[in-house]
Amino acid sequence: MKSIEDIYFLLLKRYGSQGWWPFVNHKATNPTKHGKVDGYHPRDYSFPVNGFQRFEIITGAILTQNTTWTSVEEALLNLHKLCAFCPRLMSDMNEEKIRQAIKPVGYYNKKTQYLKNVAEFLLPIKNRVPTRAELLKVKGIGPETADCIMLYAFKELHFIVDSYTRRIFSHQGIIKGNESYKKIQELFELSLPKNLIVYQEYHALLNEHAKHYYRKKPYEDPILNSH
DNA sequence: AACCAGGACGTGA
DNA sequence: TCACGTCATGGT
Repeated sequence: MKSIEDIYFLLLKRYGSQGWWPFVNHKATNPTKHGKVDGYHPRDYSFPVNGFQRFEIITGAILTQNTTWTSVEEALLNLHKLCAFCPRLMSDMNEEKIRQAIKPVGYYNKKTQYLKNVAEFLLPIKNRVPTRAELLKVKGIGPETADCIMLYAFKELHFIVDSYTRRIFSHQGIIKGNESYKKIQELFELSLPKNLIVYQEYHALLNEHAKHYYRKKPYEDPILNSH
Protein backbone atom coordinates (compact mmCIF):
# COMPACT_ATOMS: atom_id res chain seq x y z
CA MET A 1 0.00 0.00 0.00
CA LYS A 2 1.19 3.50 -0.79
CA SER A 3 2.06 5.76 2.12
CA ILE A 4 0.80 9.26 2.68
CA GLU A 5 4.25 10.49 1.72
CA ASP A 6 4.32 8.34 -1.45
CA ILE A 7 1.03 9.83 -2.56
CA TYR A 8 2.30 13.36 -2.00
CA PHE A 9 5.21 12.84 -4.38
CA LEU A 10 3.06 11.05 -6.96
CA LEU A 11 0.61 13.95 -7.03
CA LEU A 12 3.35 16.56 -7.06
CA LYS A 13 5.01 14.79 -9.98
CA ARG A 14 1.72 14.54 -11.86
CA TYR A 15 0.32 18.04 -11.28
CA GLY A 16 3.28 20.15 -10.22
CA SER A 17 3.25 23.12 -7.85
CA GLN A 18 -0.30 24.42 -7.38
CA GLY A 19 0.35 28.01 -6.33
CA TRP A 20 -2.25 28.19 -3.60
CA TRP A 21 -3.84 30.27 -2.07
CA PRO A 22 -5.16 32.10 -5.19
CA PHE A 23 -5.79 35.87 -5.19
CA VAL A 24 -7.91 38.23 -7.25
CA ASN A 25 -5.91 41.33 -6.35
CA HIS A 26 -2.60 39.98 -7.54
CA LYS A 27 -0.97 40.25 -10.96
CA ALA A 28 -0.08 36.67 -11.71
CA THR A 29 2.56 35.56 -14.12
CA ASN A 30 1.14 32.13 -14.74
CA PRO A 31 -1.66 31.13 -17.11
CA THR A 32 -5.25 30.94 -15.93
CA LYS A 33 -6.20 27.67 -14.36
CA HIS A 34 -9.83 27.24 -13.36
CA GLY A 35 -11.53 30.58 -13.31
CA LYS A 36 -11.01 33.79 -15.19
CA VAL A 37 -8.60 35.21 -12.66
CA ASP A 38 -4.86 34.58 -12.75
CA GLY A 39 -4.65 34.22 -9.02
CA TYR A 40 -2.34 31.24 -8.64
CA HIS A 41 1.37 31.64 -7.93
CA PRO A 42 3.19 28.30 -8.33
CA ARG A 43 6.60 27.95 -6.67
CA ASP A 44 6.13 31.30 -4.94
CA TYR A 45 5.49 30.85 -1.22
CA SER A 46 5.97 34.47 -0.20
CA PHE A 47 2.24 35.18 0.16
CA PRO A 48 0.45 36.86 1.77
CA VAL A 49 2.70 39.89 1.36
CA ASN A 50 0.45 42.26 3.34
CA GLY A 51 -2.66 42.48 5.48
CA PHE A 52 -4.95 42.95 2.51
CA GLN A 53 -3.90 39.68 0.96
CA ARG A 54 -4.14 38.01 4.36
CA PHE A 55 -7.72 39.15 4.77
CA GLU A 56 -8.50 38.14 1.19
CA ILE A 57 -7.45 34.60 2.06
CA ILE A 58 -9.56 34.63 5.21
CA THR A 59 -12.54 35.99 3.28
CA GLY A 60 -12.13 33.39 0.54
CA ALA A 61 -11.81 30.60 3.08
CA ILE A 62 -15.23 31.45 4.46
CA LEU A 63 -16.88 32.10 1.11
CA THR A 64 -15.70 28.81 -0.36
CA GLN A 65 -17.52 26.71 2.21
CA ASN A 66 -19.50 24.11 0.25
CA THR A 67 -19.21 26.16 -2.96
CA THR A 68 -17.13 26.20 -6.12
CA TRP A 69 -14.12 28.45 -6.37
CA THR A 70 -15.33 30.04 -9.61
CA SER A 71 -18.30 31.43 -7.67
CA VAL A 72 -15.97 32.61 -4.93
CA GLU A 73 -13.84 34.46 -7.48
CA GLU A 74 -16.86 36.45 -8.60
CA ALA A 75 -17.69 37.36 -5.03
CA LEU A 76 -14.07 38.27 -4.27
CA LEU A 77 -13.91 40.53 -7.32
CA ASN A 78 -17.07 42.27 -6.14
CA LEU A 79 -15.65 42.69 -2.65
CA HIS A 80 -12.37 43.93 -4.08
CA LYS A 81 -14.23 46.70 -5.90
CA LEU A 82 -15.72 47.65 -2.54
CA CYS A 83 -12.21 47.68 -1.02
CA ALA A 84 -13.47 45.15 1.49
CA PHE A 85 -10.19 43.33 2.04
CA CYS A 86 -9.52 44.79 5.43
CA PRO A 87 -11.18 44.03 8.77
CA ARG A 88 -11.99 47.68 9.54
CA LEU A 89 -13.84 48.32 6.28
CA MET A 90 -15.55 44.92 6.30
CA SER A 91 -16.70 45.50 9.84
CA ASP A 92 -18.14 48.91 8.98
CA MET A 93 -19.62 47.92 5.64
CA ASN A 94 -23.35 47.92 5.01
CA GLU A 95 -24.67 44.37 5.26
CA GLU A 96 -26.81 44.70 2.16
CA LYS A 97 -23.72 45.64 0.11
CA ILE A 98 -21.90 42.55 1.33
CA ARG A 99 -24.93 40.39 0.64
CA GLN A 100 -25.13 41.62 -2.95
CA ALA A 101 -21.41 41.23 -3.49
CA ILE A 102 -21.23 37.63 -2.31
CA LYS A 103 -24.53 36.46 -3.79
CA PRO A 104 -23.00 33.99 -6.27
CA VAL A 105 -21.51 31.83 -3.51
CA GLY A 106 -24.85 30.97 -1.93
CA TYR A 107 -25.67 31.05 1.80
CA TYR A 108 -25.20 34.79 1.48
CA ASN A 109 -27.15 35.67 4.63
CA LYS A 110 -25.05 33.37 6.79
CA LYS A 111 -21.78 34.23 5.13
CA THR A 112 -22.39 37.97 5.40
CA GLN A 113 -22.66 37.52 9.16
CA TYR A 114 -19.62 35.23 9.18
CA LEU A 115 -17.51 37.84 7.38
CA LYS A 116 -18.59 40.45 9.91
CA ASN A 117 -17.70 38.05 12.71
CA VAL A 118 -14.14 37.38 11.49
CA ALA A 119 -13.55 41.04 10.76
CA GLU A 120 -14.56 42.00 14.30
CA PHE A 121 -12.51 39.16 15.69
CA LEU A 122 -9.40 40.36 13.84
CA LEU A 123 -9.68 44.04 14.75
CA PRO A 124 -8.19 43.82 18.27
CA ILE A 125 -5.79 41.06 17.20
CA LYS A 126 -3.76 43.46 15.05
CA ASN A 127 -0.31 42.02 14.39
CA ARG A 128 -0.65 38.94 16.54
CA VAL A 129 -1.19 35.50 15.03
CA PRO A 130 -4.46 34.03 16.34
CA THR A 131 -4.59 30.51 17.69
CA ARG A 132 -6.69 27.81 16.06
CA ALA A 133 -8.86 27.64 19.19
CA GLU A 134 -9.56 31.36 18.95
CA LEU A 135 -10.60 31.03 15.32
CA LEU A 136 -12.96 28.17 16.18
CA LYS A 137 -14.83 30.42 18.58
CA VAL A 138 -15.80 32.69 15.71
CA LYS A 139 -19.26 31.72 14.45
CA GLY A 140 -18.76 30.64 10.85
CA ILE A 141 -15.29 29.19 11.25
CA GLY A 142 -15.22 25.43 11.68
CA PRO A 143 -12.20 23.10 11.76
CA GLU A 144 -11.47 23.13 8.04
CA THR A 145 -11.83 26.87 7.59
CA ALA A 146 -9.71 27.46 10.69
CA ASP A 147 -6.94 25.30 9.30
CA CYS A 148 -7.14 27.00 5.89
CA ILE A 149 -6.69 30.33 7.60
CA MET A 150 -3.86 29.09 9.80
CA LEU A 151 -2.01 27.40 6.94
CA TYR A 152 -2.42 29.89 4.10
CA ALA A 153 -3.08 33.23 5.79
CA PHE A 154 -0.73 32.86 8.78
CA LYS A 155 1.67 30.17 7.50
CA GLU A 156 1.16 28.03 10.59
CA LEU A 157 1.57 24.26 10.32
CA HIS A 158 -1.96 22.84 10.36
CA PHE A 159 -2.93 20.11 7.92
CA ILE A 160 -6.30 20.70 6.27
CA VAL A 161 -8.80 17.83 6.18
CA ASP A 162 -11.59 18.29 3.66
CA SER A 163 -14.13 16.01 2.01
CA TYR A 164 -11.70 15.32 -0.84
CA THR A 165 -9.06 14.17 1.63
CA ARG A 166 -11.52 11.69 3.14
CA ARG A 167 -12.63 10.54 -0.30
CA ILE A 168 -9.19 9.94 -1.77
CA PHE A 169 -7.64 8.23 1.24
CA SER A 170 -10.63 6.06 2.02
CA HIS A 171 -10.63 4.97 -1.62
CA GLN A 172 -6.95 4.14 -1.20
CA GLY A 173 -7.77 2.08 1.91
CA ILE A 174 -5.64 4.24 4.21
CA ILE A 175 -8.58 5.46 6.29
CA LYS A 176 -12.20 4.42 6.63
CA GLY A 177 -13.42 7.92 5.89
CA ASN A 178 -15.75 8.51 8.82
CA GLU A 179 -13.04 9.16 11.38
CA SER A 180 -13.12 12.43 13.27
CA TYR A 181 -11.49 15.49 11.77
CA LYS A 182 -8.88 15.50 14.50
CA LYS A 183 -7.95 11.85 14.02
CA ILE A 184 -7.35 12.23 10.29
CA GLN A 185 -5.43 15.44 10.83
CA GLU A 186 -3.16 13.71 13.36
CA LEU A 187 -2.51 10.88 10.95
CA PHE A 188 -1.29 13.29 8.29
CA GLU A 189 0.68 15.48 10.66
CA LEU A 190 2.50 12.43 12.04
CA SER A 191 3.18 11.09 8.56
CA LEU A 192 4.57 14.24 6.98
CA PRO A 193 7.65 16.38 7.55
CA LYS A 194 6.84 19.56 9.42
CA ASN A 195 7.21 21.71 6.36
CA LEU A 196 4.96 24.56 5.29
CA ILE A 197 5.40 23.97 1.57
CA VAL A 198 4.46 20.30 1.91
CA TYR A 199 1.30 21.15 3.87
CA GLN A 200 0.25 23.90 1.47
CA GLU A 201 0.95 21.92 -1.67
CA TYR A 202 -0.52 18.67 -0.42
CA HIS A 203 -3.94 20.14 0.30
CA ALA A 204 -3.99 21.89 -3.08
CA LEU A 205 -2.81 18.74 -4.87
CA LEU A 206 -5.52 16.62 -3.25
CA ASN A 207 -8.08 19.15 -4.41
CA GLU A 208 -6.75 19.12 -7.95
CA HIS A 209 -6.57 15.34 -8.05
CA ALA A 210 -10.07 14.90 -6.65
CA LYS A 211 -11.49 17.23 -9.26
CA HIS A 212 -10.14 14.90 -11.92
CA TYR A 213 -11.04 11.49 -10.50
CA TYR A 214 -13.25 11.76 -7.40
CA ARG A 215 -16.27 13.68 -8.57
CA LYS A 216 -18.68 10.93 -9.44
CA LYS A 217 -18.83 7.33 -8.34
CA PRO A 218 -17.53 4.82 -8.94
CA TYR A 219 -14.19 6.49 -8.40
CA GLU A 220 -11.45 5.37 -10.78
CA ASP A 221 -7.99 6.63 -10.00
CA PRO A 222 -5.44 5.82 -12.73
CA ILE A 223 -2.74 7.87 -11.02
CA LEU A 224 -2.65 6.39 -7.53
CA ASN A 225 -3.87 2.93 -8.50
CA SER A 226 -1.45 2.35 -11.36
CA HIS A 227 1.46 0.06 -10.59
C1' DA B 1 -34.08 17.37 -13.04
C1' DA B 2 -31.54 15.75 -9.32
C1' DC B 3 -27.14 16.37 -7.55
C1' DC B 4 -22.93 18.51 -6.04
C1' DA B 5 -19.64 22.27 -4.87
C1' DG B 6 -12.47 23.77 -1.62
C1' DG B 7 -18.65 23.40 5.45
C1' DA B 8 -20.74 25.09 9.59
C1' DC B 9 -24.49 25.70 12.83
C1' DG B 10 -28.48 24.32 15.66
C1' DT B 11 -31.13 20.80 17.35
C1' DG B 12 -32.38 16.47 19.49
C1' DA B 13 -31.26 11.92 20.61
C1' DT C 1 -20.47 12.56 20.61
C1' DC C 2 -23.44 11.91 16.37
C1' DA C 3 -26.97 12.07 12.87
C1' DC C 4 -29.87 15.15 10.59
C1' DG C 5 -32.08 19.39 8.55
C1' DT C 6 -30.89 23.99 7.06
C1' DC C 7 -28.53 27.53 4.59
C1' DA C 8 -28.75 29.26 -1.42
C1' DT C 9 -26.59 30.05 -5.87
C1' DG C 10 -24.72 28.06 -10.10
C1' DG C 11 -23.07 24.45 -13.03
C1' DT C 12 -23.67 19.53 -14.85
